Amino acid sequence: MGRGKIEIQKIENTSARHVSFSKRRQGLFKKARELSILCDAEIAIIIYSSSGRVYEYSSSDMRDILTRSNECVESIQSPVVEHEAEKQMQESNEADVLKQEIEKLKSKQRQLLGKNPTDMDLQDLHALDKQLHEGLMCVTKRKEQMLMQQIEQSKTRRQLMIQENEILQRQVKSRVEEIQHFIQPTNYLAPVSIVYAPETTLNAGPADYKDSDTTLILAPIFENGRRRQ
Amino acid sequence: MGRGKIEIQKIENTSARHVSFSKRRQGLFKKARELSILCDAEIAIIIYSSSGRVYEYSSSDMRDILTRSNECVESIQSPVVEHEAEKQMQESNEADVLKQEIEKLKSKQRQLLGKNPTDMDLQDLHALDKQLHEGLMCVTKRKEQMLMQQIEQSKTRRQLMIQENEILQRQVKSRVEEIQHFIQPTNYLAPVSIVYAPETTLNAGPADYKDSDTTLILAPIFENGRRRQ
DNA sequence: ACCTATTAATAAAG
DNA sequence: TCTTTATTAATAGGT
Repeated sequence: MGRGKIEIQKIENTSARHVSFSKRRQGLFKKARELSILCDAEIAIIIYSSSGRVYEYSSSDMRDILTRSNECVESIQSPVVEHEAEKQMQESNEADVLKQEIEKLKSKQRQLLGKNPTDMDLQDLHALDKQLHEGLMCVTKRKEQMLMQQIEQSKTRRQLMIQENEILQRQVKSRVEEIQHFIQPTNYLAPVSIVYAPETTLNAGPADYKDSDTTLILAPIFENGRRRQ
Repeated sequence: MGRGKIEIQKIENTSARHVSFSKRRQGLFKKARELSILCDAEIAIIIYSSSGRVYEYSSSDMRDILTRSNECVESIQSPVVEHEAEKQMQESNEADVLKQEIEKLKSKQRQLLGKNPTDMDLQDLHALDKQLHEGLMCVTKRKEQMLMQQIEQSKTRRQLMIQENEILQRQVKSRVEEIQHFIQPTNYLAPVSIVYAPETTLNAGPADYKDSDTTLILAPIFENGRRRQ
C-alpha cells in the first residue's frame, strides 16, 4: 500500500527504515487502539527499535495487562511451583478463572462508575482513587494532544491563507496598474480628456480643456444614423 | 476498508464483534511481524479478548522483550534489575544511558503520582492526593480554557482570512471585467464605436456607424484650446 | 471460510 | 519531519 510493493525484508537504507518505522509503529498502535475499542479487548504492545528506544502502547494500564501475562508472572516471583500450577490452570480451569476475572472486571467497572462505593474499605478507595487519577491523566493527555493537533492544523491553514492573500493582493495591484496604464496611457506626456458631448454642445465646439492635447468626445447618434445638425 | 466505513465504537453485535476480533487480531499480528522484519525491531503484543482469552505475539522471545520492559521491571524486585543492568552492559552505552534517564524520569513521575508511597505516611499521602487532585483540576481547567481560546482565536482569524480572500477575489474578478469592458466595450448589447476624428473629418460630420447608438470621437485640441475650424 | 467493493495504510517523492 | 498522491493492503458485509 504505497507507491510500490515492497518485500518484507529488512530495509537497508537507514533513513527509509526510520521513516517506515515511524509510520508503521503509528499504524500498529492505531490498529491496536481500534481493535481494543471495537472488540472490547485489552492490548499491550512493547516495541524496541533497533536503536534501543522503547515504544509502548496499552489500551488500559500496562502493568495490569502484563501482570496478567504468564510470561511476566513467570519472570516475577520465585515459586516455580505456582507457575506450574498456573500453567495447568490455564489448560483446565482456564474458563473458570477467566469468568471470575470477567466478574471482577464488571464489578470494578461498576465501582469506577461510582455506583457502589459503600462496599469498599479504605484500601479499596485508595486504589480506586488512584485508578481514577491515572485515568484522568490519560484522558487529559489525550485531549491535550488532540487540541494541540487542532491548533497546529489551524496555524498551518492560516499560514496558507496568508500566502494566498499575498498572492491575491499582488494580483490586484498589478491589475490596478494595468488599468491605470490603460486609462492614462501617458499621463504626463500626452493627457487625454474624456468628454460627454450631447448634440447641443457638439456643434458649438468643445469647451477649453487646457491640460489636454487630445479629447474623447462621447456623442449620441440618431435614428437616421447621423448626428443631428 | 470494508464494504462501508465503521465508527470506532464497541461492536454491539456479538458475532460481528468476534469476526472482527479475529480478522483484526490477525491483521495486527501481521503488521507487527512486518514491522519487526522491515525495521529490525523487537515487538511483543499481548491481547486479552473480552471473553478473557489471551493472544500473544512476539518477534523473538516474549520473556526477553517483557523483561526489558520497565513496567515489568517495576513490579519485579531488585535482583532482576541488576540482571537487566548486566544485560544492558553488553549492549551499546547509548541505550544504557537512555534507559537510565528514562528510569529516573519514570521514578520521579511515580513519586509525583504517589506510586512510591514508602517514604510517606497516610497523612502525607492524603495531602499529596488532595494536592494532586486540586492541582490537576486547576491545571486541566486552565489549560483547557487556554487551548479552547486559542482554537477559537485561530478559527476567528481563519474566518477573517477567508472573508478577506473572498473580497480580494471579487476585486480581481471585477478588475478583469473592467479591463475586458474597456477592450471590448459592450460588444453585443450596446455597441459603442471609438472613432478617431481628426479635424478634417469632424466638421464634415461623422460617417454612419449603423450598429452604434453612441460614438466616441477622438479629436485633437490645438494650442489655443480649441479645435481648428 | 471465501469474496469483493470500499476504505485505510503507506511508499515514494517534494 | 510533514504533506501529498499513487498504490497496495486490510477488511466490512455478504454468502
